[in-house]
Amino acid sequence: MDISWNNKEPIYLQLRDRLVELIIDGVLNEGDALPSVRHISSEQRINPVTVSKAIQLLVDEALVEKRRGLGMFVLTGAKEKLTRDEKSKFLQEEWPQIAGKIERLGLEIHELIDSASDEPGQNHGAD
Amino acid sequence: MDISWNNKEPIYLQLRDRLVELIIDGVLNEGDALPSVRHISSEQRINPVTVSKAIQLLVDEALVEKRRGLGMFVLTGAKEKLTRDEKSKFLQEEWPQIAGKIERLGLEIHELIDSASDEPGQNHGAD
Amino acid sequence: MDISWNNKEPIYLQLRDRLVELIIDGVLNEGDALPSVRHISSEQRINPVTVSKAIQLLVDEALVEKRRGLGMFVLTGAKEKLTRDEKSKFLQEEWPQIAGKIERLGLEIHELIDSASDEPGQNHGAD
Amino acid sequence: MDISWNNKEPIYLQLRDRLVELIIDGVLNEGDALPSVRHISSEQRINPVTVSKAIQLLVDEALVEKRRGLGMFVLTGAKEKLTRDEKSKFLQEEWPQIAGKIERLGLEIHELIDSASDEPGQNHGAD
DNA sequence: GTGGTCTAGACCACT
DNA sequence: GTGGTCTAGACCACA
Repeated sequence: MDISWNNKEPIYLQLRDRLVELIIDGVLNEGDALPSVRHISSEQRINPVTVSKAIQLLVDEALVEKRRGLGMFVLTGAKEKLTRDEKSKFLQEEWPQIAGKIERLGLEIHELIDSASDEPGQNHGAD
Repeated sequence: MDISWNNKEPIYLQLRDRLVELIIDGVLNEGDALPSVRHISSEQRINPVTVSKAIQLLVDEALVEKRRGLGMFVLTGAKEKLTRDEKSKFLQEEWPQIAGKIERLGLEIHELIDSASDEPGQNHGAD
Repeated sequence: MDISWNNKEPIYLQLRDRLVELIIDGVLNEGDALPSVRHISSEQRINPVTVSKAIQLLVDEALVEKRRGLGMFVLTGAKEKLTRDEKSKFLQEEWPQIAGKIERLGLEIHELIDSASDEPGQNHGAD
Repeated sequence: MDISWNNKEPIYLQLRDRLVELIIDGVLNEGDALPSVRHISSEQRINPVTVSKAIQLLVDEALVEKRRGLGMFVLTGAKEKLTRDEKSKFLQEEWPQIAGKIERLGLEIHELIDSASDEPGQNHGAD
């Protein structure tokens, strides 16, 4: 998990999204322990409070649970729940605006496909 | 230009985007005067300073020029510049991440098309 | 008199400076008539009021006089007065700041001389 | 940093210039945090918004970066960039006009030197 | 009429 | 603690 942050979105939200991706992609499987706050904090050089805030979001979404003294664990069903929720959230909230923008700019499908295939694997971060 | 604002993004950025759309769509042609700060301010019920901030962004992007004592005017070439820049910016910065998300969520093209066609015409604003 | 205006300084001040230069350089001699407000206005495509404002400054400085029905005329002694006044004004108000800036930037005399000799004759206007 | 302001130029531009001088003079080194907006604001008795405006200019010039929640920091290379840019900007834009004026007024070098040495050390501000 | 600057004060999000 | 946004209202310079 190598991350560079953009300055537009709060770090804790960006981190939350990264963790979600790890779950969806199966890097973090259900039942696995999340890296500790301290670990993420030092590895990413961000404030522990910020890390906690991100993880707390996952707890609130019932994707992760705290086991006292052991750490945070991915809940059973998290992956399925995630793909379902993220999917409908994306289709309802984000995609309509994106589609509108694509239309306004007069972008053709082949342009989108070409551009997407240029994508160098994981394209995280960078403003 | 009837606008409702969302609470996530600063008003002046949203307003900047609206003005850009007006130029791209040809409502504001090159050489035209922008509506005056005071006019937009009273029409949209937002502070003049906020309006100025939005317009200043367009000046910084070399899309609009100030003629002292007269107002702000759309520069020649603004429309072309805009469609070109916004297009490449979208393809390079935004689309790769969107494409990645679509892939990760396992979304099919027909789902996207269906969702996009639900879009109620102009979908501006609303928090 | 071919002029392009910058946006930092008011046009009427820039125009006043141009007229002063014309007098110092002897293009406008003492006793000569200034171009009419209407003439300058149409030639430079600026508002007549703006032109009047510039000329009024010259009147206030006792460099120019109005002869009713005839126009504005350069007064006797204007050139001498100008070189004297502009000189001391420059030395007292402008030069100290310029000298300070030159020092701070660590500019050498030969750099200044080289740059100045590049100057393409009259370097008016352009922001 | 004790400052008195002149009334001709906007405060935020004057403040921007002060900060630039602090960087060039090495008072603010690369990597250092700028004094906080609130700090400058209360110390100089000017509105926080005005201070932000000045600092934002430095951000736009890529001299300073924001670290969210932490403050504004001088970027690596800022000092070099500054001396280079300010120097060439001065030589290309300002000096030619100044040189022209010196020539037109028939000023001698010794007059300039005498006048400059009258300058009372730091000649900031004062209307 | 036009835009620009500044203030005072409130509120918000982030670390 | 940090910066950012917004408002309301005043004042100024310019054309």
